[in-house]
Amino acid sequence: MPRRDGRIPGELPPVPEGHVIHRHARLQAASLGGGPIEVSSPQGRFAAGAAVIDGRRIEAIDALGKHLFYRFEGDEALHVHLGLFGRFRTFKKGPAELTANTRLMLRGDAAITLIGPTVCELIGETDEAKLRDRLGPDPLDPSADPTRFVEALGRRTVPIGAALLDQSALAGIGNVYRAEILFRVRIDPHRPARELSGEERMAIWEESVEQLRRGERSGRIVTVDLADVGATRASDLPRRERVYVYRRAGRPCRRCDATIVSTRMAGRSVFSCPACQH
DNA sequence: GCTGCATGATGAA
DNA sequence: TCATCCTGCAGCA
Repeated sequence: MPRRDGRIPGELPPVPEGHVIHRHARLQAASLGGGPIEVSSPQGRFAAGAAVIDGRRIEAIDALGKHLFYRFEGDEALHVHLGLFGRFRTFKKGPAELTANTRLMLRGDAAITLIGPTVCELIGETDEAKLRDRLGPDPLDPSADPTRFVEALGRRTVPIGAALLDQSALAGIGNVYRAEILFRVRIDPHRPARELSGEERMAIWEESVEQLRRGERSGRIVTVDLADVGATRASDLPRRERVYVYRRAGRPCRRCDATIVSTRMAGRSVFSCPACQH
């Protein structure tokens, strides 16, 4: 039976990589509506900021990489970054469920609560500009310039797997997509970034665009070609079956049967198929 | 009830 | 490379 937050027991929560952030921007704008927004911080940690924007309208909600910017009238912007644990919940009707950890509540047509974010702050124009400057192109931004990404990789000696998690090279990719994208383009995560050919770098960009768009539409990370796994709908697959390599170490590759390996890169696990990716 | 781990990112050493 | 912050879950006693 689904739990009160709508998740299925045993399933991991939605991963806050870039696709989820863009999806939040789109869906929250629709569910909050265009009226005045009640803003509060039940937990108290954002009380001062909430008081500033309480009662104002939201003009737009923008996402860039894993960052969200709520543009309130009067030139105030609320900046949220979910980090590893942050979660939003939306309550379409009835009162929002508040806990001792609810950092932020926004109430318009619907109520939205935020728990556990790394960042929840008001941000000024200058600081926002600085932040945007240090982010690389976002595959979900239609105006993004892929040559910035291609050129950035040419300057990096670190493994391509590490470079993909560097938000100043490419904004919005997290640990799941890094493993999956590199598998799909058949590139070993351990290869130095600058040794990749221009075609290989561009292939990574294009694969990122395709996979993040797919994730933004569905709200879940599904990177397998359904034909590869004998499914007709992604929703038929348990979460771990929706990907090729992420957290599948020790299991057979779904394309070639070699054993998926896991290695540590900058303190985090990377998964790859030693046969498909080289 | 505790411990460790996870999708992230920063700042110190 | 490590400690740190934020939360919730699985696994174990």
